[in-house]
Amino acid sequence: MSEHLKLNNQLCFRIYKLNKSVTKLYVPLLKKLSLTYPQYLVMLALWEVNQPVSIKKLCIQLELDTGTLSPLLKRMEALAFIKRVRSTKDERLVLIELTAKGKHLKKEAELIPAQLFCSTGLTKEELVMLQQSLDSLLNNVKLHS
Amino acid sequence: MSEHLKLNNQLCFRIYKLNKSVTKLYVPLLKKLSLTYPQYLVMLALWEVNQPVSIKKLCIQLELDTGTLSPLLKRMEALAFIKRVRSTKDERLVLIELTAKGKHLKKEAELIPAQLFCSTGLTKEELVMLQQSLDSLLNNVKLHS
DNA sequence: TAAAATTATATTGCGCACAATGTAAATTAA
DNA sequence: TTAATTTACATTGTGCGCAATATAATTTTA
Repeated sequence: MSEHLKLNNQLCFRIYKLNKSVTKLYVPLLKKLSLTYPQYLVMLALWEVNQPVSIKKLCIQLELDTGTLSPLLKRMEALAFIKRVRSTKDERLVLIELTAKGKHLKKEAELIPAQLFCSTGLTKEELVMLQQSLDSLLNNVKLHS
Repeated sequence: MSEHLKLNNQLCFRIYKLNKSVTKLYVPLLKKLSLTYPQYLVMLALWEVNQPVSIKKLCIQLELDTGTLSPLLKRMEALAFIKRVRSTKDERLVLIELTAKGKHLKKEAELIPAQLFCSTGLTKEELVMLQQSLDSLLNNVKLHS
């Protein structure tokens, strides 16, 4: 059998497994915050901008489409982490803003990145280099899609 | 705002985006074979062993659980790529085997890896090094989970 | 300004992905 | 050998992730 189709030679399979494994590291930590992993990504985006953002902008930043984010944000609103407010300037826009509860959650989340970094077993230099490799690969992949 | 919680500093977010982007490269290629991406992984596993395999072994190799694989394999059987056969030696086991249609599909799939490699923009040496980096990271992550 | 095109969001449908639960067969222990 | 445990698989329920479609608001064009 040629090497090309062997499962363990596929870069995609490594990335696929790595993504699942890394996500699983987050689950027990995020459970304490009552967040799922994609919801955590939304919270990171919101904490960072610190002002209302349209769903459209979140879609772009998170590289998710409205079919994913729209129901996800509804669940997050039901959990009272965010509010969904129709923009008055442009009635097409729904602006997402943090509630007080959502803002307070940031304190607890600040413990997470260090724990994750530890689990990678990487040095800071190795982490930076890997980030660059992945960025470069991501750019190439997007060029071809 | 501290750097630690910024979305674009998260290794996990890069891996998350990369996984989605790489998967999307496969979709148009796999559509010609009437396969989804996880179904393609199953086919890779089956082509490689070239004999009936239990669902349990597929679960281990693909790092998926029965809740994912069981319905996925049913869909693949409905597409006539595989057959599900109850083992006579151990009646708990369901063995998955390729149909003639499933075996023939390998020919068409052999064109895929080279196309994907091209889309990565990597040299063979870079690919090997990245695979090693990801394997190492995956091992570390698994140690901590 | 009225019609056409675009934009932002929501919804539907399908396929993962996984935790939790159920069940039948096989193994182990008593 | 019967009872308890383990193993393999299936099912249920929930949450993504995305293609396809629908709708209302805005912008562009004629």
